[in-house]
Amino acid sequence: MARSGAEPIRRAAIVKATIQEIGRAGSLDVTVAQIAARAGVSAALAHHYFGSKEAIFVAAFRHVLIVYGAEVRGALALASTPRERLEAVVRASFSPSSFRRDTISAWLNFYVLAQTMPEARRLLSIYHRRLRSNLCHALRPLVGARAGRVADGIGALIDGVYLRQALSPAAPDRAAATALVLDHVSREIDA
Amino acid sequence: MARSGAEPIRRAAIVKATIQEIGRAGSLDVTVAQIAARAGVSAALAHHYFGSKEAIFVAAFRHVLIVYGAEVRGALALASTPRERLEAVVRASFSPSSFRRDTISAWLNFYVLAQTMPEARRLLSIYHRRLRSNLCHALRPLVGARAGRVADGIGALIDGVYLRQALSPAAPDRAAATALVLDHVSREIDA
DNA sequence: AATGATTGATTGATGCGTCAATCAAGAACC
DNA sequence: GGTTCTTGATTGACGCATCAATCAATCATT
Repeated sequence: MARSGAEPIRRAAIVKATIQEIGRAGSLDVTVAQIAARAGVSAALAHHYFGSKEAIFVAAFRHVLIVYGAEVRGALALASTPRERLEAVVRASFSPSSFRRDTISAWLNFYVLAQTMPEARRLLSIYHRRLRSNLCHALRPLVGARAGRVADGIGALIDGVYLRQALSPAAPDRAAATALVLDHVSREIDA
Repeated sequence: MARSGAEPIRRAAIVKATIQEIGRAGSLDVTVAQIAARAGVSAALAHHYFGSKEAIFVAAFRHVLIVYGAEVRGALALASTPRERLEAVVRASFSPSSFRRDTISAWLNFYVLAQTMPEARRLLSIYHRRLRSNLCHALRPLVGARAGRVADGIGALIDGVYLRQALSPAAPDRAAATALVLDHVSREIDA
């Protein structure tokens, strides 16, 4: 079965399998063989398309960021007031496509990966800057010069909720997570 | 007996070396040989005392929790009002003995370990329960029934600050971290 | 036939855990 | 006070398993 144009399908399957496998294992201790098996291909093919295990991880990470970025952009497009923009960013952070068991576990492990792999760190830094920029933009009209500090608090809180969800045996509760962060936001801007 | 009483010294050295080595590597991908070398002993001796690599990790984790627990207890002993107790818990979380580069990195990696190792998960759950209990006890007189939710927010924020510090190339800034969390606390209880 | 897709087999490296052997500091005994 | 016995401390070497990466061969499509 050497269908022409299989490459993008295979790549996508391998990326998806990587996230699922990291989620299942709860760590980066997954073999290329396991990833490939879940994607329905051989380990050799994974190497053929990505070149190395590191590259597979980076591609998976990038995919998570792309999905999240799209979610944020979509939500922001519907917001008109600063307050709505704030809500949009927070809600996007806990959207069904991102706040999922395997993706949450992958996030946590990408934080670890970022400590070792410059490319992973770079990607994570980009995410941080984007988030901070989005939050600051929405916060400036509401809290003025405090925007920077408030954005840092919101960012840390979102990350913390993710971290704790990774440990919890319970299924992710989007509503509760969103409410917790939005409550914090309210208190920061209403005072 | 040869060099009577070497065991506790060796155990402590190996535990300390484990934390440092995890901090250096930024991941759990450290070999027993590396840990042992840093501790100034052979890999075989580490196995002799701990039995397995997993057990070494657990001992290191337990040590981090013990140090942190002592810090909290010490700070709480000096506090008399609920407000002071809150501050004590937060300040202890960012005390110099816990909010250090290698320990922060170890924390992050223990979160990952907890996803795989039941014993690590158990220890982390104990820490979470203790923190929540301490916070709730101090919060109840201040915010009544909201104590539980407020404690969850503070806990997530502390974890988030740790997570972000793990990624930051800058040296840990205790003052800034403490201020950020205490500011959040103020807004939660003053409203 | 040519080209891309795909894989099984292989390899080289790495690391955990084990084991037999050695070392050194006391204890027991004369 | 010296000799021998005992026992914990300590290690080097190695077996065994695992895994990333490579390669040559096969298969399907055009």
